[in-house]
Amino acid sequence: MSLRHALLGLLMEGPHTGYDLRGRFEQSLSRYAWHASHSHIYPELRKMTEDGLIEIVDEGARGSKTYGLTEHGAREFRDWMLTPIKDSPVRSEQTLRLFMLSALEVDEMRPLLDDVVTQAEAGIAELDAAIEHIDAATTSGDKPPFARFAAEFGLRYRQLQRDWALWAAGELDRYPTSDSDNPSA
Amino acid sequence: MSLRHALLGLLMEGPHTGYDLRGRFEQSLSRYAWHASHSHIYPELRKMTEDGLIEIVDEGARGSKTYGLTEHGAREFRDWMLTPIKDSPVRSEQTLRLFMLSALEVDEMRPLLDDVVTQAEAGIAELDAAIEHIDAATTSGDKPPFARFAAEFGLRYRQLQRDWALWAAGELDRYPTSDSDNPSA
DNA sequence: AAGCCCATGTAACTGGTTACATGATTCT
DNA sequence: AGAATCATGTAACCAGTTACATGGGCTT
Repeated sequence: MSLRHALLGLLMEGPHTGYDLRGRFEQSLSRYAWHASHSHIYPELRKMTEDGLIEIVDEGARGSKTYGLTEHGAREFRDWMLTPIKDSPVRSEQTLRLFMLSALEVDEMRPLLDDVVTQAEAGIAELDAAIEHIDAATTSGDKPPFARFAAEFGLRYRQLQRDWALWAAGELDRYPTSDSDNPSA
Repeated sequence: MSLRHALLGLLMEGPHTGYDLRGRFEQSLSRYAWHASHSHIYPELRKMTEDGLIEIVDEGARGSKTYGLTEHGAREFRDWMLTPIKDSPVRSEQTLRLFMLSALEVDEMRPLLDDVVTQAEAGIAELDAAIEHIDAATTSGDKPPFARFAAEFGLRYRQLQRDWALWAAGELDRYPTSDSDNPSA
């Protein structure tokens, strides 16, 4: 039921349209925390309305519907957040591949590790820009800038990917490659 | 089709029983890369056999079946590994919660961050022990110790969780809590 | 008026979970 | 004999994807 709780969480800060919520997923949630597509979000919003967790507070142009939390929904969200979970199952195809590296020949691993570094660095650049933007818009107020928290997590994760791949590539260098005893250059 | 490829990857190092494969998931894959339970693994192995990706190479005690890769399966695995993916969707309930922190009151966040630190530190201790074990068993041979690669990734991920939570808690300290203007101590 | 983005939805399918079910072997 | 672990499976259900489908409103 994580999609449901993710939607409740987004609505905690105020009413949003379905389209809006979908955008939130695309921008940040889908990348690091929880992926969802519109064809899953819209039906879920309908079910949540039926279950009394949210309600339509406005209907705008182009058939847009603005959803807001009901009291029940807000309570459900807080209950979920405050209930500890042991170890939640993770699914990341990228990480799975890293774990499966050993099934390749040593020579084939290097380009894959290089790809990880390249992609991670692109992500780092993107997040650096985002963080700069957030920091510039932040006036020292009474609430912390939470978008900054998520961005920081994303940044550190990308750095981890990069650093791990560089470390792994370094480890590979300590072992002979298939043509190291027959250097052609 | 990631479960399928995860199973192929595990079988790349040699034949295994279903029970054995399931154990591999429980130990490491499920925690950091890809979760799967036995009730999903067994039917998938049957389908993969039907599709000619793997085959039963032995049947042992207690009805156990040992599966091995076919040539087709090995090719399929390599194709999958060597085909680049752009950004694969991620799903982690734990990370989702971190992203949803802002929907709580500042005072409620701190215990959650403390939990993250505690759990991450338990994971670090576990992985430290695992790595020591791997290193002790490693004789400088011709192939790198790949279990070490996965363990290193897990370790760094746990450290990231801990460090981020500590950083976030520090950020919270810079903002007034609901009773900071009325200190009871 | 053409093209783009806004905005929502459905249908058929595949992926994955939870609970149920069974029996063999080993250890104490 | 009883408990734990090995070992595999099925059935009903829920979660999520892919492809299809539609139309309103805004900009040039």
